[in-house]
Formats: sequence, structure tokens, C-alpha cells
Amino acid sequence: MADITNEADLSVGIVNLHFKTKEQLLIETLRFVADEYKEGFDEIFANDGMQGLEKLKAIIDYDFSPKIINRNKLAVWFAFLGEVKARPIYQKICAQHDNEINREICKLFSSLLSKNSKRKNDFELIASAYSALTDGLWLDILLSPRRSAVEAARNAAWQYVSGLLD
Amino acid sequence: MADITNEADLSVGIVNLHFKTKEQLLIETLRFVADEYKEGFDEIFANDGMQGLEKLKAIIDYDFSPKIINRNKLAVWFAFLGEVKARPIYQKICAQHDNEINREICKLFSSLLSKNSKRKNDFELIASAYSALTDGLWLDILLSPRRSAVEAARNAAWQYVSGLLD
DNA sequence: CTACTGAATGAATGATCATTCATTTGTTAA
DNA sequence: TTAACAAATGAATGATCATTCATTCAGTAG
Repeated sequence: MADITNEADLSVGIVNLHFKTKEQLLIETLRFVADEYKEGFDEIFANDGMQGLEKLKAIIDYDFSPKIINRNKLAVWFAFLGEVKARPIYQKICAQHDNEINREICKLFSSLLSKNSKRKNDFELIASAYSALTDGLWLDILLSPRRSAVEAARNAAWQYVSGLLD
Repeated sequence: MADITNEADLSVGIVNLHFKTKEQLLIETLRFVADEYKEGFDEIFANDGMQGLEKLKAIIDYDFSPKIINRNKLAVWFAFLGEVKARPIYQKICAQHDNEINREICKLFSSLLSKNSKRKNDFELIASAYSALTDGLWLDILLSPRRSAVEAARNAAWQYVSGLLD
């Protein structure tokens, strides 16, 4: 708490007055970053100017944009995820957003694959794989702080998607 | 330390005598699980009875076998990963294994794709994506403790790989 | 100017928990 | 049988750190 309040230029007292406990502060923090991510995601999905593949491209760009991923924010995400087993509340906080996002991604792949008879029925599996790929690439970036990691990750995500749609 | 030594049926003193500090205990623990994983991985790669796709299939089975992934072990992995930014030593401990594994996976995809003129030169990108996909699927399993998650994850990994090789 | 109220401070408190070490227990050798 | 040494114990110690609360500060009304 001392470190946090220092960094924020606030007194220990006022932070505890607002958040009540350290645990509450952590919970609100997770909610904040989860909402922030979802908001940007929704913005892209609500944009009817984009269609299908174009939308997916926008999501990928968003997922690897500096606003959403940088080592600080990734460290926050994975610090929370690493605690999920000990504090299931963290997983619950993400659950609703995750479900909504998954539904949208499923819909998107379903429409993208509709012309591809071969993979048409795999859209749910593919949506899961896509989301997992993104998470895994984020982890990569957290682990390897080379400058090129973000660019390489975006390419890997894009190559996966374009490979699906030949 | 009290919890740990209780669980292990050892006295606090003897554990500290051996590990010196709690931090050392954590470091040795990470080394242990990292070595354990690598050992099983090497066993598969050293087996010359298997070739190409068969080997990849074996890796996938291994990556989602109960010995390697179960919620307890995943919680350990991600707890360490979530601390990487604060304690870079954790990332260093995994680095050598990770590099060796990446090299093998690259080789494997390189040979698998050699007949596919279209993706022949993407084997490094594909290897990264494959590894990230696995990590992401592991995270999925940690987050969603439904019984079917492991099976679904294995399918997603397999569908990615088989999709590459049409 | 004074009294009142709510916001803010941060030193002091108390709880937690890693680490230590005086003591006990077990083993080997003479 | 006893002495010497090593291994193991866990209560006591001390460091860390979240939380509290007596006090100060700032704004408003009379």
C-alpha cells in the first residue's frame, strides 16, 4: 500500500478510505482493466462500417496496440490470472466479458467460414483456438521484452487467421 | 512456509536448512517443474520410431496429458509467470528450455511443411503460433475448470495443426 | 471571526509470517 | 556404554506491511 499510494501521490489514509481494503483495491483494478478492454472491443464490433475479415483485422490490430498491450498492463493481467486458483473472484470478474467476447468471435468466424465447406462446422473450435492464440501471444510478449515481439505476435495472429480462409 | 511445511509433513526448520530461504524454495520449485516438462518432451523427440506428424501428435497428447496439466500444476506455472516482471529470474529459469523446445518445434514444422509450397517459409511463425496456442489453451483450462476443457483444448490444438497440412 | 463539517494525513498499531537458534533426537565410532 | 557429531524440531524473534485513528486541513454557513 505504501508503494502504491506513493506512486499515485496519495496518502495511505485516503486510499483506504475509498477502497476499504487492499483486496478491494485489487478487485477494482481488475474490473477497471477488464472494462477498458471490453469497451474498445465493443467499439469495433458496433462499427457497422466494417465487415467480416476487415473487422477481424481490426480486432487483431486492437489486441496488439500499445494502448492495450504493453509490458505494464500485461504484467497486471497475468499477475491476476496467476492468482485465480487462490482467489476465484478474479476469474468471476472476467467471466461475463469473456463470454460476451467469445460469442462475438464465434459469430464472426461462423460468417467468415460459411463459404468454406470444409471448416464450416468448426467455427466454435476455431474461435476458442483464436482466443487462446491471442492469450498465448500476450504471454510471449510479457516473457520476451524484445522490441520486435509485438510485431511478430501480430503477424502470427494474422497468419493464423488468413490461413483459415484460403 | 507454515502451510508448505505442513502439507509436506516436514518441520519449518528442516525446509529452511535445505532451501536457505523461501525465495530459493520457489526457484527450485520452478526449476523442478520446468525440468520435468522438458524431460518428457525430450523423450518424445528422441524417439526415432516416430516421424513428422506422428511426433507432433505425440507432443499434443503429452501437452494435455494429466501428468503435465492439471489445475494444480497449471496454477503453479501461471503463478510464476504472473511474477515474471517483478522477478526476472523466473523467466531466466525457463529461457534455456524454452529455446531448445522452440528449436525442435521449428524443425518439426519445417519438415512437415516442406511439401507445402504455400506455407513452406512460414515455419518459424507457425511454430511460434503453435507454442502460443498451447500456452493459451493451458490458461483456458486453468480458468475454466469444466471437465471437458482439457479434451476441447486438445481438439483445438489438433485442429490447428491438421488445418495447416491440408 | 468562529463554529461546524467532511476530507485528508501519516505515525502508530497490530497481524502476519519468514527466519533463527537453543534444544532434542538419532546415528556412528571408540 | 558413552562421547561426539549430525540431523531435525518448532517456539521465539524480528521484519514487513495492511489497517486504524487522533489530528490537521479546507471549505461553508452564521
